[in-house]
Amino acid sequence: MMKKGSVTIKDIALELGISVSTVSRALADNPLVKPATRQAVKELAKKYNYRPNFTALSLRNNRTRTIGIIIPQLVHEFFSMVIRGIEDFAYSNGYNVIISSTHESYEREVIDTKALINGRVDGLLACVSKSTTNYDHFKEFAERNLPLVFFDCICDEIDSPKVVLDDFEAGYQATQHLVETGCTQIAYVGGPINLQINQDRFGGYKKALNEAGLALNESWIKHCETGDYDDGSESVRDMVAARSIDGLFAGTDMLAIGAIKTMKKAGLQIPKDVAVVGFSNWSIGTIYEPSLTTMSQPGYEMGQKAAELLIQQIDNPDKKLTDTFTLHSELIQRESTQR
Amino acid sequence: MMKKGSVTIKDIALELGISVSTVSRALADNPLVKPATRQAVKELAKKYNYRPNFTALSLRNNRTRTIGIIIPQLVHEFFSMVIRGIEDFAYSNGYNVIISSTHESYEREVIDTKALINGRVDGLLACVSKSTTNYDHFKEFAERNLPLVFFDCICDEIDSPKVVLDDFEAGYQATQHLVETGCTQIAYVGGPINLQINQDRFGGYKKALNEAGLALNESWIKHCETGDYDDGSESVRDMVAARSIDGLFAGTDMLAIGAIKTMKKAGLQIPKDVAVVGFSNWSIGTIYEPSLTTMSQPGYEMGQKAAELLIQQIDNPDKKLTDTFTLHSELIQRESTQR
DNA sequence: TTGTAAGCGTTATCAA
DNA sequence: TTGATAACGCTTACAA
Repeated sequence: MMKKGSVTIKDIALELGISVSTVSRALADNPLVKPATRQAVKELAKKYNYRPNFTALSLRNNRTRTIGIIIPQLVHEFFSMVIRGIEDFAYSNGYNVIISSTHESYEREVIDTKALINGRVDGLLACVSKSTTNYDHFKEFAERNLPLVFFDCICDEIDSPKVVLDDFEAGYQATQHLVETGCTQIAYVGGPINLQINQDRFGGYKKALNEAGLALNESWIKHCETGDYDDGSESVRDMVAARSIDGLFAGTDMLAIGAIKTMKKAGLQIPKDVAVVGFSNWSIGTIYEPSLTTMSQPGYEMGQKAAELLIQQIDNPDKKLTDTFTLHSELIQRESTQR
Repeated sequence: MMKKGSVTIKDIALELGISVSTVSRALADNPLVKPATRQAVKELAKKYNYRPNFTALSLRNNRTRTIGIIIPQLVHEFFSMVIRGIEDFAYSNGYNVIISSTHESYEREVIDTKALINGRVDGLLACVSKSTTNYDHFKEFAERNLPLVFFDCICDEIDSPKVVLDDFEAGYQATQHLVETGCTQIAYVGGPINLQINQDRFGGYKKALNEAGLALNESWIKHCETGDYDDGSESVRDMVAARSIDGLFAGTDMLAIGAIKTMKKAGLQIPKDVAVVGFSNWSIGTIYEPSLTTMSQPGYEMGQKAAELLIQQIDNPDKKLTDTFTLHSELIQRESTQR
């Protein structure tokens, strides 16, 4: 039983001895209603704290004014900024938001996505999880002409608008910064290479090495499964033992910090012996010692843009958008590359 | 426009030349339906990927099978675990979840709460924000007999079930551990003292000092506005300058780490000169150097219990629950108190 | 075994 | 200026 105490327009109509349509019109400030009637209705509505039933409204209007978000993680500063950007844009355009966190699980992603196919939301913003390789659930969404926009980790197989970071450029900039810092033996440690974002960051790294005339050394390249702290500290063990590198580009800040911990333990000094650049500009990077040079990720802007594209599509279903919007990253210099 | 491509039972009925009620019954596996009919319906439903309209179902059943969560922050390891606990319990009981993050803003909390009063959710789980002092929005919720359960930061004025941590006990344990470590001049740095949780942690601190026969020194006590890193580093400046303390109980891990940074900068060694205990067991506490002794916060359990109480109330609206469930914290010893 | 019709709460169309 | 009615998609008495 949902709401015992809830008042409907029927109740108000009954008490006032008028019809529900008049009540409805009065509440909508329809100029046709007699001022006295309108006032009486509004007073009673206020007295009873009347609120229009959301479900009935949705059914009537065939729209929920709600957008869904499928996102792999919540405790993640970048995603959190994306969510804020989405929320701010959505709220100021009269939309609500439902967030589903998939915890990077494909199964959860499928369940959550399908749970939103049934008219619960007017459209969907999605960032695919690390473990996703099959996109049928998103295709089903798109096939029903439900507006869908991807952000960050996108699905290329589906023809919908996308908002991404130029990860290639960012990877290139990060590595180039290490080159400029004087590094000549630069390692790469990144997240799951099945993700396009990681392929791009890695691609930028290779391009920068290439341009600088530096050789690519396979033993200095690690693609980790998660991109977290433990992966980071594990990934550089061999390189550290071999004392072979003098620079490191890490695909996430947590990888960077994990790696730094291992290097510090082995007696290496950061940035003197090894300069390190992370990725994402997490706040821990300002707190950690040494503070971490990193690439910014404009999450708020990404969220705003994605929400804008989605709401555009919802409000204008005929004009199909399929563009990809690209945002850019900036280098944030801190101690870990200050020589 | 919500879903152009969406199929309704009407469409199926039309195509099969039968009535909607038969379709509805067939899909519900009603044994009255002739097997052949049932099969035909199911096949067509499958072919068209039919999904029952969520909104229509909600309106019909007067329940949404959705519970709302009002939570101050998302990027917060404790809250994130709470959410997981809630989600797991809710999902396995056939409920969905809507999360509203208030970003510790009272205004946002009011808006978000009121947006859920209108039949969008069958019940609400709430943790009040730091800036909230007026509880009318929650009262309105409760007055409509909408099930409501508070967790962590609760509202005493409202007669609904609550799930809390024994913050008093935890503050006591943390401080006692410092006493046992040999500290005699123990400072307290905590979050906003208008919150009950902080009053309790502070209360536990005072009790432990008292029992140990240690004096309370007003200049060693700071109630911060936010409880974040910057507050932490600011809060201990005077004490550090005076070289007056040898122990610190911080009400959050971020406060602890901010304080440690200031102390380290001033040349103090942790834990040798000052032993530090934090609160919440955030993962940064394992990464930071020195690793941080802290009090655990069983967020997952809290979320599960809160969801359980809420769903109990939803399924059984007559039996009013008003109990408070108390969970307990445990000391996690790490380097910052290892002498 | 199936169909008709009412109802969930709301708004819009038509009549009065 | 107001009221009766249909409709959104679904389920369920009640009838047939």
